[in-house]
Amino acid sequence: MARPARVSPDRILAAAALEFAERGFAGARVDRIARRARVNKAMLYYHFKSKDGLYRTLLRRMFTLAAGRLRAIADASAPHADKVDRVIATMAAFVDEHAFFPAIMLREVADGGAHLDRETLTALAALPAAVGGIVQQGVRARAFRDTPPMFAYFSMLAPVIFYLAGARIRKEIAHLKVVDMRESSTDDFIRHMQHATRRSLARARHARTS
Amino acid sequence: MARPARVSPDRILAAAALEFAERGFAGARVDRIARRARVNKAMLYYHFKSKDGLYRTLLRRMFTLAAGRLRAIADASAPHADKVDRVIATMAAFVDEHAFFPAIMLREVADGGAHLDRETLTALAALPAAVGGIVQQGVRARAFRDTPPMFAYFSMLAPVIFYLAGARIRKEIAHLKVVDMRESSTDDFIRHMQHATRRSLARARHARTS
DNA sequence: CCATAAAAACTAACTGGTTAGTTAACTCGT
DNA sequence: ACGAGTTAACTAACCAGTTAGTTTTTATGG
Repeated sequence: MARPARVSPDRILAAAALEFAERGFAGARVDRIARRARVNKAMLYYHFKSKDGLYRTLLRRMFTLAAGRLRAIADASAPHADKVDRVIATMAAFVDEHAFFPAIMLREVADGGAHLDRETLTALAALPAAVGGIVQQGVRARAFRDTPPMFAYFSMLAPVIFYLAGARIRKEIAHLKVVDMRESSTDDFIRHMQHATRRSLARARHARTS
Repeated sequence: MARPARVSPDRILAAAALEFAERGFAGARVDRIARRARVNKAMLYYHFKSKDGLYRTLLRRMFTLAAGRLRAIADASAPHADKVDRVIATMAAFVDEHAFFPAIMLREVADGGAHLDRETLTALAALPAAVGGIVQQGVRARAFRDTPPMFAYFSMLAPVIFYLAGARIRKEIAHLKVVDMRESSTDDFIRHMQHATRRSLARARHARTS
């Protein structure tokens, strides 16, 4: 017979992810996380030490998982431009699995990592590190024009995160009918970003003397 | 004679901008805003009705001001590609004047406009509307390749907002020395975004049959 | 296999500090 | 004397974290 599975910390983390993504750290309510996870609040403090502890555990997992996938792309052997395509597609797929990711990312950037300890910050840093590495490979191989890796990181992933996090507010705005916010498919947007990034990194067709 | 309007609501708004940008709506403390503005808290409730009222007033102003500048670019006569350059430069300049803008923008996207009323949401919608209009002009004039205006909006401005809002967290990460987060100048990043956006919108040099 | 004790998992109710918002009284220019 | 502007003190609700106690699981020795 199936064990009543006691209280799974994973269920708490899943509930916390939704709450933190929807409301941010300050707006999140521990009671609400506990209720969502159908767990006594004290259990939450039993498994994680505090609201901060829970938050950091969640983020560390999330960042580590995402960075792992990006590093796999970096280590693979494929044309440089294809790797960049994959970075974008991989982030989109990651968000598809973890819908709460972009909102948390946006909030964390907005408050400058205020709730993160050293370890979690290091896990976060692995994201730009992996993407930057891929760009640098391409630059060194002369497949890409000389581009600061961090610039490429921001210009290729910020729109993806922003666009995906913005689904709710775009719907609100579209609802007002004051702007044409016609929703194209997310897939189309991802393809747009892949093309834009390729064109941005591609070496000029006709070499120019600077 | 102009009343010296003893407590200036503007001073409250300025203090609120900092507080909301740093902590978000839920994390912001009314008492702290009052203290920062060197104003009795009750005055804040006298001029604005509530924390929400203050927040919405601030955002409405901000969005309206920014959208006005973008619309001025749309209405000017200049080559389409130059207008796009100006959009990016103008947003960077706007953030330079209103350092709190990007953080608030990120947070507002993250919580799907939860605290915004119809009017404020409309003011926000004017931003993508103005930028989208500029892109559409260029597409119609065959100066740009056919691109959904909202896609162009996100790919040109999300990195700017993200990069500028992220100054604090980048500094934190750089401090860890686990990634090379070497800070190039903001101006360089803006130029990078201008070039990237131009290349992304430019029509292919050699026409292709699709 | 059982008895038992310790450890882990769990709960309901509580606590104390915090926070948005209120109020009643005061100032001062017209 | 009136009303817009201002203040210190107050309040009711909220919320992270605690506690005291119960039940379930696991380890141990006979």
